[in-house]
Amino acid sequence: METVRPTLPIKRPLRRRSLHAEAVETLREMIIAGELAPGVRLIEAELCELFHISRTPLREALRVLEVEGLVDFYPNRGVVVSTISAEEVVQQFEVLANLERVALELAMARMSPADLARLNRMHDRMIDLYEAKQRRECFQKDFDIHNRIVALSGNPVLRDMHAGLMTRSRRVRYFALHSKSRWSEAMSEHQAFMQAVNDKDVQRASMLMRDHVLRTGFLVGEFVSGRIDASPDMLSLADQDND
Amino acid sequence: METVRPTLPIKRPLRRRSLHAEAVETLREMIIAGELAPGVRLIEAELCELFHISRTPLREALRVLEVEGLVDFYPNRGVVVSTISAEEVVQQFEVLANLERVALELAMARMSPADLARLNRMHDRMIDLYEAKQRRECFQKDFDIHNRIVALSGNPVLRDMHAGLMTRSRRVRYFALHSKSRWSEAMSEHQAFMQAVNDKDVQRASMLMRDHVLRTGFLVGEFVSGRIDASPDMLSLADQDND
DNA sequence: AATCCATTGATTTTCCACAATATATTTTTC
DNA sequence: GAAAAATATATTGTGGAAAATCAATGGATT
Repeated sequence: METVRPTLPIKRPLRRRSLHAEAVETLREMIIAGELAPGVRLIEAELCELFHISRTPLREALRVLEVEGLVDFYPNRGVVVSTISAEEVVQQFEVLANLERVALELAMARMSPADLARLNRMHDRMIDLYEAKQRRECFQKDFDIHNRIVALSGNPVLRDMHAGLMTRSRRVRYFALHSKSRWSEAMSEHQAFMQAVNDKDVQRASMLMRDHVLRTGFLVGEFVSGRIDASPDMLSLADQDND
Repeated sequence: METVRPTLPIKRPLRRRSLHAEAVETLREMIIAGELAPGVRLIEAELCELFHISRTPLREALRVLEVEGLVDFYPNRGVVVSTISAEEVVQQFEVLANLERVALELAMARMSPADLARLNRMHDRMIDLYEAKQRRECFQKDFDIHNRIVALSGNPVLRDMHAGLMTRSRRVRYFALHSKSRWSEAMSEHQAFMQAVNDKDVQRASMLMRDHVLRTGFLVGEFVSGRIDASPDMLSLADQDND
């Protein structure tokens, strides 16, 4: 008989997700990447044209992004990509810093020795990348380590909350704190809290983590408010070779 | 030479809100109050009929509630009021507890003597209500105190995040922890951290706050998971006179 | 009896066209 | 030149219709 046995009714729909979900994802990426800059008006008809969808799913998508804080609705006047004030950046990072502090506390109480070993490997790899001046990869590894620690907290609610805040702040994050001096400083801070983690000093590790993120937030805030402009030692992720 | 004019000036907020915003608010209240119980299917046509609005704004409202975690979409099958597992309740309260812990730390660093005096008055008032056995008013004051502390943190991002989590957990909150013994225990915990606040002992106060909320969460979780059923000393807010 | 399969029915999801409303811009009028 | 009116642009809301999807049904087959 036939060898084809549809024992697993895997659904393979032509359209993986709903149109609105795709629109949300695409728009979110465009906003985070800066392709849609803060303040840019999003005109319904244009976006419908762009995505080849009608107004109903587009409108749902925009409402989702509104709740996520990426766009603002001005009643009867339209929707624009939300702008972030320096004040709000600092507030976001203050929360972010404390979420990661708590995440590290929980992670240290809950993670297995294998988890810790893996975290150390990630850290060592990041330091290697730093010393090899692989900026982009090092930046990505830094990002991964923070997310990993949040995941190790074992609390999905905390993880989602952290991810949401990261999404909102990632836009401005790229612009700032890429000076050579800050980069080196950040590496030292990572070294410090990883030392405390391995020493099982929860108090110290969580405080170092909080202050590390707070300092990042302070600098991003300064940058956004214009008190820091492109200094001579400012780095760019864009002008680097990719390999 | 055109003058620089704000392209999107702030308009009077007194204007009638959009239909979708009203639907969001009404549905949210209905869900939190338990009028729409977890698991209940929300049928588009029925809700359109109920609110006398068309599908477009209703759909936007449901998407907002989805992001807020109050309803779940089942693709092509409909939307239901989200259910909360005991596990998720515990996770929510773990985050809630730590948010309030951080809020108290920040509040103690930032609030004025007048703020502290007012907080003490709120606390004293709550104790009075407890001793007068005014359960509902005491419960409300407890709620107010927690929110007040979060507001005193001076961080709107933290406040919004806390408010969002409270919305999601308020549904189950009403069901649980109304035993007389827990009520008395909670009052003691409030006494304890307020003492630490007045002693300017940030470390102790924030820990007591965290543990207070954690304990509440633990009990709510036990209740939701069915390990606690209506015990003899269980109180009800419903069977109390309103005045 | 159990499994498969096509049909059916209900509901969601999407598209579309139109009306109503509000705001921005331009033109007219004084 | 300034105020008022007219026009244009875009949002907001409505509701009918089509397409898509899944659950349920019931008959046919094994």
